[in-house]
Parts: sequence; C-alpha cells; structure tokens
Amino acid sequence: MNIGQASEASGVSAKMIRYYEEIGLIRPMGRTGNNYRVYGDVEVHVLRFIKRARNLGFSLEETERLLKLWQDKDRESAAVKEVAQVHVADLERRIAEMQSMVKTLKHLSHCCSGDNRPNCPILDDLAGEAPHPAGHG
Amino acid sequence: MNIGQASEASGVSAKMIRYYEEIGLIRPMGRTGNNYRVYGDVEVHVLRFIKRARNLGFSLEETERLLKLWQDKDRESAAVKEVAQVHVADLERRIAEMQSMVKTLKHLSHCCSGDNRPNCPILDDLAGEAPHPAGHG
DNA sequence: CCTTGACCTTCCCATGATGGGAAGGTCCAC
DNA sequence: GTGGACCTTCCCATCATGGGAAGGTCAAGG
Repeated sequence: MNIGQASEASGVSAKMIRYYEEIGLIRPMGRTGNNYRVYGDVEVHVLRFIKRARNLGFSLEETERLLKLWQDKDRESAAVKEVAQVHVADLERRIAEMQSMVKTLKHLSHCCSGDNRPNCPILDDLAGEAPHPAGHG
Repeated sequence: MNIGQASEASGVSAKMIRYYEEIGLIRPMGRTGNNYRVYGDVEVHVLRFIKRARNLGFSLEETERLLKLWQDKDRESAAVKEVAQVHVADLERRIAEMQSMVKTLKHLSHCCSGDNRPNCPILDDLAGEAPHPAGHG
C-alpha cells in the first residue's frame, strides 16, 4: 500500500503521515525500490488510532504517550486514565474560559442597539469606559 | 513614555507592541533621537483596547475591525454587534466540540478501572475496537 | 571619566498542527 | 512514448506569542 492508499484508509492526509514519521510519532516506513513508502494494515491501524486521539483533542505529545501505552502489553490502565483525565481537565478549563467570554459578549451584545447609531456598549467595554469590564485576564 | 512603560501601563508585552506595529494594527510610533519609540496616553488606551479584545477571544483581525469601528465616529453599532455575534457563534461551536470530547472522555474514563491491569476501554475506543467509538470528526 | 546595569533596537528562531505548492522522479495505461 | 496520477523532498504560510543574540543608549554612582 502506498501513502495515498494509507491516507485514504486511515483518514490521515499524506502530508500528515510524513510529518508524523518525521517527528518520530510513527516508525519510518520501509521503502520500495523507487523510494515510495510502503504501508500495511498494522500501520493503517496506528494511523487510525492517532486520528481518533486527535479527534478527541489529544495533542500529538499526548497521542504519542497513548500510542506507547497501547503498544505496551504490560501497561497499567491507571496511566492511560491519567492522560485522559489531565486532558479532560484542560478541556474543561478552556471551556470555562470561553463560556465566560460568551457570557460577557452576549450581555454586551444584548445591550447594543445594533442599528445605525454609533453608540455601542461593546466598544465602551473594550475602551474600558463601561460599567461591565471585560475582566478576562 | 518608552515602550517598557507603555507595556507596563497597558499590560501588552513590548514584544507584542512592536509586532502590532509591524502588522499594521497600530500606527508606527514616533521615535526619539536615539530611535526609541515614544508613547502617550492615547497609544496606551489603544493598547488596552486591544488587550481587552484579545481577552474576549477576538482574533487580531477582528480586533483590527473593532479598533477601526471604535475610531470611526460615523460607525453603525450594528457593524460592531455583527463582529461580536460572529465571534460568539465561533466560540459556541468550539465549546460544543470540546464538550462533546469531554463527554466521551469522561464516559471512557468512568469505564476504565484505572489500576495496575492493562485492559483499558480508553485504548479500546482509540483502537476502534470499542462499543463507543470516538466519533468526533 | 568610566563602568555597570537597565533599557532600547533589529533580526532570527521556535512553538503546534496543518496546508499549499514547486521541482523532480516513477509508474501504469493507452 | 506520452499523459496523468502518483510519489519524493524542500520551502513557506498560518496565528499569536516568546526567547534570545548582538549591538546601541542612557542614567546613576564610583
């Protein structure tokens, strides 16, 4: 299987497959005589694993840890759970941060007439002249 | 006022102040004879505006639009509201995406014994062998 | 007057994950 | 043998930010 077919089968772009190889996330693939990378079902399975991890928001660094744990038959599931829980905590922190932004923005938008007049509480807030400061950071 | 003092007064790093100037977000500052940038209260106010916009999650491109609207006394508040609402929609989309990840991850973590045994539903899911596929993307 | 330290300047590089595209080699089908 | 669809490597861009080097400037204190 060439890289294009592996890409098709895994949902990971050929560009990314080469990149993952470059950064050591996946092993350098064997090459045919014409210098083409060759993939088998095992490699496609790894790529799909990576893609799913990425879809769940894991960084490539976290994905690498998960991949190693997956391939380590002596792993402790606690280690996997730890990676997941740290990631969940990070997601929840970012969600809370964004929700706070949304809350402020919705309030300001609600207070904005949104017509052809120039007066605008959103700009007033950003300019630091409003009763409802931005307050995020 | 030198760039260090403007940074102190605005909360924007000197590095970023120069960058904002470079990309045209703020006007190139006047220089003293020794080539130092000089800032006044007006510039600090602009920098604080930018910082607040960034704290609310606006991109620099959106911030530039807001800045121009702020400085346009003939603006229509509808234009400002539009920028804010588009941004809110984007935030909400990203929040929903992350919440979906959290939901899946919490479920998988809950099903994981998290002890010294290797069996792990989190890895099973990532490997595509689980009854609860990742399903994000 | 000279040193020291705290500023300032520009320039290059790095992040994280991804895409675009150029220039060149290869292979298959017609 | 030719065209098109692949493959290869290499460089550049994104977005916003920081690090750090190399060199200029200034103020305070000896």
